[in-house]
This record gives sequence, structure tokens and C-alpha cells, in this order.
Amino acid sequence: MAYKTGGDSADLLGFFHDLVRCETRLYNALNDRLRERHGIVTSQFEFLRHLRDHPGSRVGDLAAGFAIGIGATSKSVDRLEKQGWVVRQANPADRRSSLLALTGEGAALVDAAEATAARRLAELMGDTLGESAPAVLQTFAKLRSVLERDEIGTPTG
Amino acid sequence: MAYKTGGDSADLLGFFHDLVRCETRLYNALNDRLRERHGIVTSQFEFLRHLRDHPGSRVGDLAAGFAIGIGATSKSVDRLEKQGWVVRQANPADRRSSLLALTGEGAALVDAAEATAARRLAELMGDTLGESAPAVLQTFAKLRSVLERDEIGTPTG
DNA sequence: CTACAGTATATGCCGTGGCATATAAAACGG
DNA sequence: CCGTTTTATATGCCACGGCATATACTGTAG
Repeated sequence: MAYKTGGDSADLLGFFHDLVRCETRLYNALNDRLRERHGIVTSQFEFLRHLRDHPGSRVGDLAAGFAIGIGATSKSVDRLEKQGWVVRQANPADRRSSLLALTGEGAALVDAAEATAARRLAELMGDTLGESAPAVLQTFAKLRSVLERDEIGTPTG
Repeated sequence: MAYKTGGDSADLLGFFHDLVRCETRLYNALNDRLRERHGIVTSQFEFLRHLRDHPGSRVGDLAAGFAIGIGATSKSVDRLEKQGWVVRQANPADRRSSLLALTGEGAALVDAAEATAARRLAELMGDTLGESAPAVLQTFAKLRSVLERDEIGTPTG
């Protein structure tokens, strides 16, 4: 039965540990680089990127996409709005929510930051992934879609 | 040149996004299960596991291992100590630091929590990793060792 | 139109981590 | 030994996220 589904439980504990440690270090390193070059942190970069690629998102859409709480998302949008990168626009179809959009500055920022992030990630991972990259990328895309489909780890509020 | 090293920069942005989203959801889901069954969160589980496997670690060793700040680590150890799972023992070789050890309760807790965590991770990932599991596990082990070797994303204090 | 259940977000309190600083002890130079 | 530098940890302040709650609005039943 060993290896049948590709890994027993003990392996998964170790894998989870490696996964969290890699994510922590990559996230920290990207954070440092984005802060120094663009004055934003990684979570803000990801929000801006989502808004560029999904214009008209609401606060709840962002929260669902990132598996974080709505309250935290609302406060994070407050900060982006205060910096002038995002605006809350009236939603004609539902006055409880707003439609979020990038400002011109926000759009310019996210494009510049994206180039920085792509270069930094290539420095950090490019060589290490090596030839297994396609399988690894595909596996994580699939895992993410399964977790989202089943709403695993979606916060309460 | 495409695919030469197994992925261009655009792929890596998407991969990083998938990676962070998977980690967030897995971490949240494991957190919920460990809290409900054992009254601890995932970060505490990982600390206890490290102390079981590396007895005599100091606060700084934990911080280095998890790529988090020393201050945060010290406070986290305070909480584990207050719960009676960990003790700071005098370090005969250096009175600035303490040697950390699990109590009997802490040792029992980590073993029980580990069984819970292994089962939960198998539920969450077992089927999805599939036959690519060996390559994925090996890739992350390698990436982690490279990031640690180069001290990528190690916090300041 | 009114009452009521449901929804979307904002806000407050709390816990936790980052970072700067304080404190204590070791290491070193003379 | 004494003074200086370095190391290891603890502590204080701040920012941020989770969660509970408040508020505003929508949809629906009558």
C-alpha cells in the first residue's frame, strides 16, 4: 500500500512543514523587495493585482478569493484607498456594497511591482524548481482549485 | 528558451499565488481541527514538534528554524510555558539563554496532535497530490534547504 | 406598505507578529 | 581585571488579522 496514492501520512507532515517554511521565506523576501522598491507589501501587491485582473470586485469578492476575513479585507482596502491606489465606487445595483477599482496611480504601481516580483521570484526559485517545475505548478493549481471548490479553510467573518 | 529551466517569470507569479493560497487554506483548516481537538493552533503544534525532535533548543534556534522574529518566538514560548507544555531550563553553558524542553503533558499533547494533523492533511491533500507527490515533496525539500542555506527571508529581530 | 429574514460591509476588541530597544551575560583586548 | 563589543533574550509599541457585533440595505411575505 505504500506509495499508492503518492505519499503516506508521515510524508505529508514533513511536506506541510517544508511548504509552510518555503512560503514564509519567499513571502518575507518578496515583502522586503516590494517595500524597498515600491513602498507596498506582498498582501497589497496581491490585492492590487486582483483588482487589475478583476475590475469591479467587491470587498467580499476579495475576501473569498484570498481566504481571509471580510473585516480584515475592508480595513486593508481602507489603507489602499487612503494611499490613493484604489477607489470605492458606488454600486448602482446594491447600495450595501461598493465596486472597487484601481486609480491610475494604482494601475501604474501594480504593473511596476509585478515586474519586480517576477524578477525576484525567478531569482529565488527559478533554478531550484528545475525540470520538475511543470509538475509542481500543475499540482498546486489543482490543489488550489480543489480546496476552493470545497471551501476548505475559509474563515468565518 | 521557453521551458528551459522549467518555467518563465509569468508562471512563477501564478505559482506563487497558488502556493500562498494553498498554504493559507491548509493552515486555516489545520488550525481549526487542532484547536477543536487539542486546544492549540498550528504554530504551537509546530513549536512543540520542533522541541520534541530537537530537545535543548534555545529561543533563537526556534526563531531561526521557523524564519520568524526572536521577540515573537520568546512571547510564543511564554504562552506555551504558561500552559504547562514547555519549560525553560537553566543553560549551564550560557546564562543568557535557556534550554527549552517539553513537559510530560507537552510530550503527550504533541503526539496526539500529530496523529490528528497527519489524518487531516491526508484528507486535505492525499488524493490531490496523486502520482506527482514524490516529485513535489522532493522539490519543496530542496527549495527549503536552498532558502535556508542562503538565509532568504530571515527576519531582522 | 410593513415587518422580518437575509446579506454586505464597517467597526471594535483582542491576540499575535514585526521591529526597536533594553537588559543581561559572554567574549575579547589591553 | 576593566572597558568595550557582541550575543541572547525579553519587553514595549505599533500594525494587522480574526472574530463578534453593529449598521445599512435588499428581498420577501402578507
